[in-house]
Amino acid sequence: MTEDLSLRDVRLQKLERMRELGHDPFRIERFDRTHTAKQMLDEFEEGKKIKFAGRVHSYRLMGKAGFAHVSDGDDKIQCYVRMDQVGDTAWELFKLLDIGDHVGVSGYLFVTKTGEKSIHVEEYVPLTKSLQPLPLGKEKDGHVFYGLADVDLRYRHRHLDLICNQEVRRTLINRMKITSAVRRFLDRRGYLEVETPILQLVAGGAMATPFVTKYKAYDLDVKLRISLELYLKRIICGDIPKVYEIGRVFRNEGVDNRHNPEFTLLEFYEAYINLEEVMVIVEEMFKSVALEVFGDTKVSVAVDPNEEVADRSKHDEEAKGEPVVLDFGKPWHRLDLMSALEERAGVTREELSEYESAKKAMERVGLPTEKENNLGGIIEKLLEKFVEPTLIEPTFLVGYPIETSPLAKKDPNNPKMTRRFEGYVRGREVCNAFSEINDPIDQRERFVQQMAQRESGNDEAHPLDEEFLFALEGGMPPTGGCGIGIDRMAMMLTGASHLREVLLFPTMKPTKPGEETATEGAEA
RNA sequence: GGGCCUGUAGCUCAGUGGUAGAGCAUCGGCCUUUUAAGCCGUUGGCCGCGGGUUCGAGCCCCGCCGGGCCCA
Repeated sequence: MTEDLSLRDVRLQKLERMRELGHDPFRIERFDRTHTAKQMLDEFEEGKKIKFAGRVHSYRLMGKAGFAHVSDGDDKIQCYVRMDQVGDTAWELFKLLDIGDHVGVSGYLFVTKTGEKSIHVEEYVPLTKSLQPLPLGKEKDGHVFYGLADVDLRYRHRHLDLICNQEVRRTLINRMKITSAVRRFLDRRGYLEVETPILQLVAGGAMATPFVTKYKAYDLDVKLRISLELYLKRIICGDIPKVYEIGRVFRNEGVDNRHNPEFTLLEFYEAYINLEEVMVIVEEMFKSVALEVFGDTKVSVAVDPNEEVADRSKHDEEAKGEPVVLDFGKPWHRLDLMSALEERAGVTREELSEYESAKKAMERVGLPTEKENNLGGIIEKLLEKFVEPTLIEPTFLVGYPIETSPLAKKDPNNPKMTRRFEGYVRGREVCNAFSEINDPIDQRERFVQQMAQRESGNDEAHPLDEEFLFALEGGMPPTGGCGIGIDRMAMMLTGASHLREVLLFPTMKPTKPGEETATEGAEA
């Protein structure tokens, strides 16, 4: 932005002046710190000698002395600098300070007249000159001038968001800790973390539209993976009985408050366990992660009344718009999908046993039916509309229709249904698990049915993967598997209401065609 | 794709048809314990872009481009 140039130019001039004074901040490589800001404040000891470094958040110059608040990211502490203490050169350098610069100080702790724990600076060293103004929030007469409120700018320039907004910083740090706690949970249980190809000839394991790119060397179209499933099961076929992967998957679809085109998926597979055991693992994982990251299994979240649709008002009238406490220390609710539909969508089990009657029922409850060409699709729509929004507390919904579950074992009691569950929290899907098909004949039939759907125009139908079938034919043990959206999980555990709040760099529309990020003030 | 809201100084925002504003930030002064300090002065705008209505548009109308929320 051209408007920035003058501000930036001023700072460049200050940098030049610093160099004239014999101090080029960019030549410094290291600075020894003895304490963090938090340590100094918590374990305050008058007169204690310390060394500290951080970013300047505020700056008040008063003739021959001055104050600055310096933050190490987690906390900040006030520094008091006097000309007669630090010497003429350092004082000149201090006068060239801007908010946003990094500085190092040594000195001793003291309490100011007004009672603030501070550092009395004896040596002052500029460590970095910030050339861009920092939109730090400011408070004046009770009015808060929030530094960085523009949502778009916050996501595009996340580093500014991390510097200026403590809440954002906490949420994102917690999200990273959640990922790492998930790893520890699975590692502790003897799972092996693996890595599988991101570029795939057949993007399977889910029903979604992939991104397409090219292998130059083979002159081949390849797709970015939409799930981790098929490769992980091939590893199970290779007799590694407990595996997981945490990685990015890519779906070429819409962007909204619960979808990002690329997101972090965890999938774990374990041989010889059934669906019920997978549920317990999910419960224990959420509990363990919540305890490890937050020291508590309870999360208080505001349930947005706008999220409520249809029947939610009937079920949780009293909870509408009120904060809800989710307890991941308790077992999740278990709910049969068909029963839930009968109860909450106003349709009967019998109606949902055939395509034609299901379509009529769907019309009756007021949903458009033009695009529905199979029973499973109708069931999923009803579920989405009438059941999902009511699942606020952690709930497993069990038993999904066969048409939309091409990788899950058939339910021995009902050939139209599968051994599959999804976990929901705050009306959002957080996990999806199957008793995995290990019958290669059944699996091939399912793929063939999916190909038929693809023929009839469903681009998201599951593709047929011969290599995967070949692996199944080698013999896969009975296996339970589960996929968990780590970003969604982080939303649930941090109480965030938008997926973007738990992604460091959410996908954004470029500001100009062909431009990925704005590089303001840069001279190319 | 539809509805509602939104785009004004570096940041946060006011400004409902009549000379573009405030706070903070910037810059220049004064100030050796301040509380995002204070005082004096200063700088800074294609009011998102393009058309239209009008004597006159930041404001009204149309289109486009961003962004947000909701719905599909």
